[in-house]
Amino acid sequence: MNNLGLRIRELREQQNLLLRQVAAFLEIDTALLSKIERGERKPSKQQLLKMADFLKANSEEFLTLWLADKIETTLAEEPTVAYNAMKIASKKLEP
Amino acid sequence: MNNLGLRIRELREQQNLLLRQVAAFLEIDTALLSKIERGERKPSKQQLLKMADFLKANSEEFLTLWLADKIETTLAEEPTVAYNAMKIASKKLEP
DNA sequence: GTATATTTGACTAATTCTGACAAGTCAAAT
DNA sequence: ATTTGACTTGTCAGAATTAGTCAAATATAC
Repeated sequence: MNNLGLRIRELREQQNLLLRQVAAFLEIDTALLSKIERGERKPSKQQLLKMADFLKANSEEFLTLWLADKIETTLAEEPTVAYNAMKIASKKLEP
Repeated sequence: MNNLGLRIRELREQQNLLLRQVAAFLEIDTALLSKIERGERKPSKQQLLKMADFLKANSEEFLTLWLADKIETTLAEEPTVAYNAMKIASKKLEP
């Protein structure tokens, strides 16, 4: 449910960056970045890509976590049928 | 992407019901039901349950298809990472 | 204790979604 | 050729959801 935010925070702390520094680069409020890291807000795709760049992360990794969060949120709406719905949805995917 | 709508239309036609008849029961516009059947709009949960009732369908089946559609729509946003995102998301589910 | 970093809550702004309505197509009946 | 009935399509306003800011409250480090 917050795969992406946790990863962002991890990378930011590893590089001893402050919220304010990253937020400034993204041109958003520090509070918003804090919320993104804690999963209270979802970054836009643009923000996500800029962040990946700034944190020297793989943008595909970020996109994957971003999508995983979205799916998990969707599944959480109907936990009782989540498993079967996933089976149907995955039919259209190939590895 | 439109598992639910197709199923609704199938059931409705099997029972020789007109859009207008089902729509009247749901108290919505015929145009809206048409869109729901073609996947252009998603029914609310209330509408979904009323429809299952009216069409003598299993409401859990409807809910499953409804959720599957949502997941497919989400996956379609980022097809390239869809498979890996699914893997991450399914980690939190048990059969 | 003070300074700095982060979080929280309340609020506004932006975006997306919903449903109604009017107008449209198409086929069949007349 | 016109009408009728079933369905579809486009547009638009209001509702609802989500994004973002600001100021104040906490937490953390010095």
